[in-house]
Amino acid sequence: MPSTPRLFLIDGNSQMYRAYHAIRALTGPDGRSTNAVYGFVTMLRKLIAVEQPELIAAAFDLRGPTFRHELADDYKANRRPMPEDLVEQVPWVHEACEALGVPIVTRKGFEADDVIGTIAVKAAATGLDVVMVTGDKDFFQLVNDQVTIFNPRDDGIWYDATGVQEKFGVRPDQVVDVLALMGDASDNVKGVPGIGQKGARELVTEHGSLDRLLATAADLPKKKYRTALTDHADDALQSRELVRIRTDVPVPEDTEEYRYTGADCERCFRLFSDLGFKSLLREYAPTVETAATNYRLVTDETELQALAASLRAAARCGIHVLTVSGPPSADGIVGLALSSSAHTASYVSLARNGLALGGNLDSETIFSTLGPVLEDPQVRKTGHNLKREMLWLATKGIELRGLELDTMIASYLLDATRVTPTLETVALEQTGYQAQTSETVRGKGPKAPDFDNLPPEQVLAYACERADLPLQAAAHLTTQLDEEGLRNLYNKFEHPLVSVLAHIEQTGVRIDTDALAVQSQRMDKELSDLQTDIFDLAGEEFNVNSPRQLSTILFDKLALPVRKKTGKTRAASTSAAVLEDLAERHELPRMIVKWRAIQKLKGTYVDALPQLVRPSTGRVHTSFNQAVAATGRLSSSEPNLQNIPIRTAQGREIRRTFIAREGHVLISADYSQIELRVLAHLSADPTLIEAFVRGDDIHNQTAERVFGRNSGLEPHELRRRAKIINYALLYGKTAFTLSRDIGVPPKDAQAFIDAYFEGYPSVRGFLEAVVEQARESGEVRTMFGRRRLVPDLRSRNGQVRAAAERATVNMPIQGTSADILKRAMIDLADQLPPSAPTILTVHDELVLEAPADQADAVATLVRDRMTQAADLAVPLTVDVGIGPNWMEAKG
DNA sequence: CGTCGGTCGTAC
DNA sequence: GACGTACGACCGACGT
Repeated sequence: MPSTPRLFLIDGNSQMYRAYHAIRALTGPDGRSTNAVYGFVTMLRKLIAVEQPELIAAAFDLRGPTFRHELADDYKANRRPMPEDLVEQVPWVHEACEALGVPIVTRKGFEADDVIGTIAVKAAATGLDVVMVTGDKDFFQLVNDQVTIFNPRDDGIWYDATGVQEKFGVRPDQVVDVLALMGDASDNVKGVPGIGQKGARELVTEHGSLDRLLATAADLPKKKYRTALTDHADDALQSRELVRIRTDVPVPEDTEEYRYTGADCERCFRLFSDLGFKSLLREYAPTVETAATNYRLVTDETELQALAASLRAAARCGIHVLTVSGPPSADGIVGLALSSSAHTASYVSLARNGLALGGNLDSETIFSTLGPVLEDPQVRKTGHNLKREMLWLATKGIELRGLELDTMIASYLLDATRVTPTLETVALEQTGYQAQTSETVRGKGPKAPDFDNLPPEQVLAYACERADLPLQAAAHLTTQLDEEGLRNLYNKFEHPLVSVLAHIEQTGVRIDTDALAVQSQRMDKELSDLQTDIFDLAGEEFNVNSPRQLSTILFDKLALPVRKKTGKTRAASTSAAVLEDLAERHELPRMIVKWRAIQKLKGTYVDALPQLVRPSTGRVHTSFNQAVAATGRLSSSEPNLQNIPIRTAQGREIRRTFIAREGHVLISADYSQIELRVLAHLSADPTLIEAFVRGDDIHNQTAERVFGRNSGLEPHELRRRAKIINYALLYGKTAFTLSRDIGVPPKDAQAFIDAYFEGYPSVRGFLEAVVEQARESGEVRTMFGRRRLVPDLRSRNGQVRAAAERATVNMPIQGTSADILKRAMIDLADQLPPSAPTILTVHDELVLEAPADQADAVATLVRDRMTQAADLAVPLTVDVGIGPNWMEAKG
């Protein structure tokens, strides 16, 4: 059933105003306002996507007087002028409209309403259905069988003639009469005094029209209306001409001019980049294929050998290993994509699973031909996340050598504030091309086929792009690293670290799964006993793991006092601190704390770790992520081995299950107070430096300076508090939280902070200088040049700004410490015997696994490399321990 | 049934 | 409102 073609006529001005007010302040890269453009574009895109119009146009007002000003010289006289930051956006809204494929119509001397009215009437006469897109009630007058209104607010509201009757109370042909009587204050349309919307509607409904009403005005029963209408008949008639939308404006006759033929992607791309609409950008970016690519499937051995030869000749290549999802496995490799020049790439598909594939190349042939090239350091490799490629190739016994540039790492160094950049992001930013996503190739959801279930032809372009685009992006990234002073950091730290981390991950760590199973069973018993007691105390059964249900029990049923609200939802907090606090009033909170502790250890570690043992190695292989933490620290995931418990006895039992292989031991080496030493160095505080040079206990030193010699506190408690204060400063802690942590009034806490800065006079100046310098430059750097962008230091929001200041003072300290450990890891990788690899890194600690008889020598080497990793004004000291498991190695 | 925000808790 | 950097388990609301 072919429906009548529809012409959508957009009331540009009203929609622009609405967008301006509906969208919070937004600014583009150059600081100009963009909220109205963004809102307008969003509305228009949604309209086009949902309604799929055959014909579409937008009408806008022009500046300057219209015929209405001739009818009434005070028309719109008291309307406030358009806000300056909206005026600026008008040309951009026009440009966006046209770029999106929506022609603009304006007529001098007329308003957008009249243009729309005229086109609507003409188009309806030619048999089209017309939809006026507006939120303005004046348009009700134009509605009929063929002309409707769509108000795009919320999910959109449609009005036909019946809708108008319901909404406005009269038929569309009576709307002008009602408007004429009631007037319009915002446009300075007088109307008739004393008659509002309700009165106007009643009068017009009763008398049928304004003309008939005026004819019988003298006989009206209500005196108010009778005098108003007889005195102001002329006003009513003039008002009607002002509110009547004209339908005789000179506009193009041919509606074909409004046929929608899609957006001008190039124009949208340029516009949206200028405006900084990043989320919209990718839809309009060209794909690399539009620039003509030569992506080829390698189908026989001759071509394979030709490929190997061409890679050698080029001495460089972009590489991507196409794989199934999940951890690296020898049979999970689906194909290899290699590119030695821009827009050119070859894809080699591995014959697997008996699937009929293009070509008959088996894995052995492929890797015996390409393996030597991949392992040849003379052929320089570029890719996005090269560690990943290394780990997958390693499953085939191939050691990827000659790494040139990792686009993920390079891009992240340029802006470490954001999430790990994907290839799609880097490609778009650096080359302007929109890369295919795994989702577009495979679909999404649990039923989406993995790459090994798709024919090579379907993955060819995807895989080739992922070799080609990094190679293209690399040239741009290299330039930017130079420009931003990040080249040395990349070359000397991050780049060599890629293969160091690959080897650490590949080695993995041995876990005593039997011991964990025993712990799990014991915990089950403890939990079930606890649960019995908890239900008993609560008087009912509930899900102890649900903060919400727990909150009902504690604060409603048991009527315990609410001590704290949660951040986002303002719900009553059930955090450990709150429960500890409530423990003196009721037994239940303490049991919940116990329950949570066991549940946490069991769920996060004891039960999770054995599931992550890789069957092929019998070990756990975490991922160390180089492009996650904004300060330059590494992060660890699947599993996170950087938050294995250590504080509680039960937690330490989990560390005990990290064991060395037969005949080996674990060596743990950790920097002693590295962040405070970095602070001493960076601040050049003489007192702090002297304390470290003398080898004093820094926490006792601080205790003395902050609390004096006669505070009357236990030495142990004194040191504990001083330690909190020492670290508090690194995190920008306030007196409020410090007071809570050490259990003193906020005033005292503030006094301690003041005393701290008195005791270490250069520290305050250093911290202030860091923030000041960062505010000026927009970035903060570590000792080795790693940077973090901190735009929020200039935020008008005090809270946002304060958070940015804390992050700013923390970054050079945390980041420099991270740099130092990275340097030690890189140095060590060259000097450690292959029999004694590093297996873990935890911010200030390295864990190695060494043959028992080499342990002492390795420990000495590690200590040496770690202490020599940076030249600071204070010594770096390293605590080294050796043991059969991680817990005992930490001594 | 999957996604996602919120809360909580572990590490340095 | 109030401590920087992470990861992840679990709940529960929400959408398909």
